Amino acid sequence: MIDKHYASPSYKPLYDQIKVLLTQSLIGGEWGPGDMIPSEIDLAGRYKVSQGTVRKAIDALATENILIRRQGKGTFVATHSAEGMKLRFLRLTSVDGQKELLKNEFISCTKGKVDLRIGQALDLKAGTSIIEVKRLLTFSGRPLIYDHIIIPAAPFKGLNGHRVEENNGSMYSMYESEFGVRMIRAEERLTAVAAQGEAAKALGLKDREPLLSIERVSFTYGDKPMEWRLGMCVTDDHHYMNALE
Amino acid sequence: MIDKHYASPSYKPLYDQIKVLLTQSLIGGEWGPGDMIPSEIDLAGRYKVSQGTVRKAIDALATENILIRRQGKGTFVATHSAEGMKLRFLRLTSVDGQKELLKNEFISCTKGKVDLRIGQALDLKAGTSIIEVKRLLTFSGRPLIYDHIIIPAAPFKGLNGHRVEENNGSMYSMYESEFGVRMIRAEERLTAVAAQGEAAKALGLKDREPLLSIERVSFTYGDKPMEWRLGMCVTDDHHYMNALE
DNA sequence: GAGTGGTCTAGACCACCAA
DNA sequence: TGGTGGTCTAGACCACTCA
Repeated sequence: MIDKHYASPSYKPLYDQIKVLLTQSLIGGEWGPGDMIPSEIDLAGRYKVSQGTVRKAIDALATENILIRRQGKGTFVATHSAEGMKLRFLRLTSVDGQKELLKNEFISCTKGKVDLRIGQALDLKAGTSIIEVKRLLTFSGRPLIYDHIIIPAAPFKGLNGHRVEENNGSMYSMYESEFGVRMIRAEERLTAVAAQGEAAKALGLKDREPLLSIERVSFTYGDKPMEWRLGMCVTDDHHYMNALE
Repeated sequence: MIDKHYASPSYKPLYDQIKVLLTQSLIGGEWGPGDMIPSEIDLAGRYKVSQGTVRKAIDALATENILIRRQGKGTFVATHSAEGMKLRFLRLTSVDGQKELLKNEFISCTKGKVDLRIGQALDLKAGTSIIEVKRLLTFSGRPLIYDHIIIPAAPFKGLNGHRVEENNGSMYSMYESEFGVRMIRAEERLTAVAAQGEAAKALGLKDREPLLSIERVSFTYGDKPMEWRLGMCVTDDHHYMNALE
């Protein structure tokens, strides 16, 4: 039940509590990706608070890109399938500003056990079953990124190479539409490394060429890590763009 | 004058107009870095709007890190001199999470003319006078970043190597305190490159070692570019961390 | 025209801080 | 104790979308 409990030692604003309730409805699947959620007035009625309070909760979720507001239409659950959202986490941009034209070349999809390091990143016990996907992203015919993707097997039961190829490289929208797993944020760690091994070969590079290494962990609702990914990027005519605010 | 002019073709919310007015007071120097600005009630009176509208304008500036709210105290102009703000734009983190312990080794400070490429980035005509600073940042004794910094000479008249050294490497807080120029945001472009020339030498690397190249343009009020910077970073035991939301 | 989000107001009260 | 920001409400009205 909603409770203001001012002056309580564990005081939490009402809108934060509403935010939690909304998030629970998202986790529980009451509203799926792309769905419209009830209007602010309806929600205010449901939770017995004013519209302004619901508004502030929705505002917070909207700035986290979990909900999308559209004036005159309603408020919707964000989805990676929507146009413009497919490359939301891709910061790599060609020098002339292009961000599209990426093509996906599937390499492999295998099952295995997680090792210690990635197990820590994904919060899995060592030895847990995982799925590994390897692929090459090309930009106008030239190899650009060699991706190594690791996800826990359990939530993605039934995923295989065929389905990866079908979805044409958009992993996040596949996670959503086929497994109901929605990624809401990610953390990346970048380093410069020398090309070697599989990656160098797939990218058509000599050994020791510099590569941008991007290690990414993606999180679903509740800040639960669900995907580990290592991208090796050729940055001859692409930049990793980042805005600092 | 404040004007709601609903239904006008160029409708702009009141709080946006207040935000512009606040920004103008910041540019004009009515409130300098670290100063407390008038209370919400005072500002509401000054602009003849309600407190809630002023609030929303301040909220926007606060999320842009231009103002800082402190409950019970007041609202303050953000400053890079404040503790915890000195490394606001530094995304490089040691593998064990450390972010401090950086030491600054001044290399040179010279005057020159801007070239075409950097002139474009800084919105300067080719040939405009500039100041160039080079320095080496070290982390627990090991060279970490070789920085090449370029700023237009005009707004920073009187800047020299001595003053750079005095400020112990905190360029942004020096810009603020000595020249009244406050950086509010920045854009970075990252690539992986092979070490060579001056940078390789300063960092104590052999030729062809991979380096993380970070090109940064920093902007002051009104989105005016005021500093170009190229950092060459050794990422053996440091990562460039980035959160995607 | 009906329904949605977006803006603006006025007022009450709470939490935090300093003197 | 008084001043500051922070929360919450209730209500009016505007802007946008779609049928």
